[in-house]
Amino acid sequence: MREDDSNWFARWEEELPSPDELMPITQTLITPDLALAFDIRNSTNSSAAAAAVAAASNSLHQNQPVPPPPPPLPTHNSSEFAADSSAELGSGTGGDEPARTLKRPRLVWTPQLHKRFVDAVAHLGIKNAVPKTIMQLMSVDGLTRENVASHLQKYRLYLKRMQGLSSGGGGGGGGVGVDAATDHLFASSPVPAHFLHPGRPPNSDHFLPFVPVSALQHHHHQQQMAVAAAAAVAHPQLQGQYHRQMGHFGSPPNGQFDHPFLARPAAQQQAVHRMGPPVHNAPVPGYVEDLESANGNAGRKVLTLFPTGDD
DNA sequence: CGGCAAATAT
DNA sequence: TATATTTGCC
Repeated sequence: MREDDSNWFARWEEELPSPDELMPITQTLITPDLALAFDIRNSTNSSAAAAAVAAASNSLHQNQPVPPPPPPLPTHNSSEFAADSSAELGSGTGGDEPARTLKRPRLVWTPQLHKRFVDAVAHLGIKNAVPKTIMQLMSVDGLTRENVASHLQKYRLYLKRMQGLSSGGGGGGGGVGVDAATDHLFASSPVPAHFLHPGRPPNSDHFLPFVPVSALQHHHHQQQMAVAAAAAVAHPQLQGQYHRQMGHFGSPPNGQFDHPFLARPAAQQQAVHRMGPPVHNAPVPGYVEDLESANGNAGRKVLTLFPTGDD
């Protein structure tokens, strides 16, 4: 019995399709042209773009020019981030400026993404943890205030829920016992202690492991995806992981996560900013998270997130 | 802009 | 169906 159990898993891994197997498939399904135009989002394909982006950004390194680290806690940060350097791509097929009236696909909050979110909130502090600030701090391309806002809402509920349970005590002791379906996503990311009680700051307002990275990769719009798609093709191994992020992440109570992919929708807008004053070309460094062992994470290396974006 | 409730998609 | 995410309103 035990042998079977142990073997089934081992076999499972071996039974997995080899990169070569998947590669052709991707090529067949996602052609360069398609990748360029890729706004394809029927249901489970948007992940392709996401994974692709992740893969592409995967090439980021750990630079540390000690740039503008974590913002102290300004009354209102007017730090407008804009990584807009290269303007158009002007690649052959011209006339591509989507993202204008297109609707974005559902944003998939992956553990990594959420981690970033939590980190941002932690750095900002509950008081400054407002959607806009968080969004800016996250510097995630494609992320909108609405996305953060809605997620923040849920996040708060999750925290509140946790507080209620923590008081009751029930069973077992350890601190981790709340695993509601919704909690799973949140549970994947460590929650700063002081988050639960705003009236008791430990000592520092922030202690985030934020790792500012040089803006080494600032793709833009569809070009971004093109690169991403290419990366995806180059890394078929990832394909096996991103092909299903619609429902939820399959992670055991204390297993490990493996879905460092963010759903990257089409570009948003780069020409006109609503209230954004002349954004300076500040190569705002994106923040990458390091390998962190969340509760339950054991020796599982997480992929780094990626780039920053502009607004 | 920020928060909350409802609607919708998966 | 339930959950996640989006959208609208205040």
